[in-house]
Amino acid sequence: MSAELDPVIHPVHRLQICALLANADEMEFALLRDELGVSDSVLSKQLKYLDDAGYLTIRKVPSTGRPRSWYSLSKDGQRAFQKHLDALRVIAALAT
Amino acid sequence: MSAELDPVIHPVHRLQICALLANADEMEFALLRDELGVSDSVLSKQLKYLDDAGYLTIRKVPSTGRPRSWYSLSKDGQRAFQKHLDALRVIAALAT
DNA sequence: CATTTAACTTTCCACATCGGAAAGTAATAA
DNA sequence: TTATTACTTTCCGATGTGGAAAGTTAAATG
Repeated sequence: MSAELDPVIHPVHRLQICALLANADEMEFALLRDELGVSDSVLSKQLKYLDDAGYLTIRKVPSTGRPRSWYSLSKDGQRAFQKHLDALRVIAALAT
Repeated sequence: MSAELDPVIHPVHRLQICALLANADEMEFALLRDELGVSDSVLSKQLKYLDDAGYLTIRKVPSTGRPRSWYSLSKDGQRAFQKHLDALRVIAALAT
């Protein structure tokens, strides 16, 4: 029935990250962290999880101190997220 | 942003159970188990989790051997599931 | 070159959850 | 009393969780 729900995306924080990035193109660490309301370490770990799956593109921009990272969904990430949404729609019988 | 995703409902198997019950009114154990493709013990535990949250109504019907249980969403369960779907729609910007 | 600062990242920890196998329980029938 | 059916609970190892604290890294500054 739902072999399609993506376990990389489904957990709440990662779903939120993907949703934010899908709507925003690019976001930086601090904003993501504040939107999710989690600690640095938690966000970092979830971003790594998504990145390891190949779902992120990270652009580093020079800044005061260490460069800042801007996060966005990679092509794969976008595809996976759309597929996940499709699966949610099927499962939940959500109207498209 | 999404204080609304219900942790009782969100995990995949429980989401599937709720979705099935929301569409079917009433289902029995064996069918739920087969639809989810999980073992008896897994289904039993997830049903208990939902029941403990007050999200289920269980109707026992006499049958060969032990009575069979028919599972459905309680009023609370229906409300919670709808709220969860609303939250998903917001998060994912799913069209309603 | 050493130090500071900013921006993460990793480690550590204790705890929650996961799924499946196996064992247990309950209700009825034979 | 035993068998059958329908779950339920226990056991298990594996995985995931979040947050605090410690570590790393890149660039700027003294």
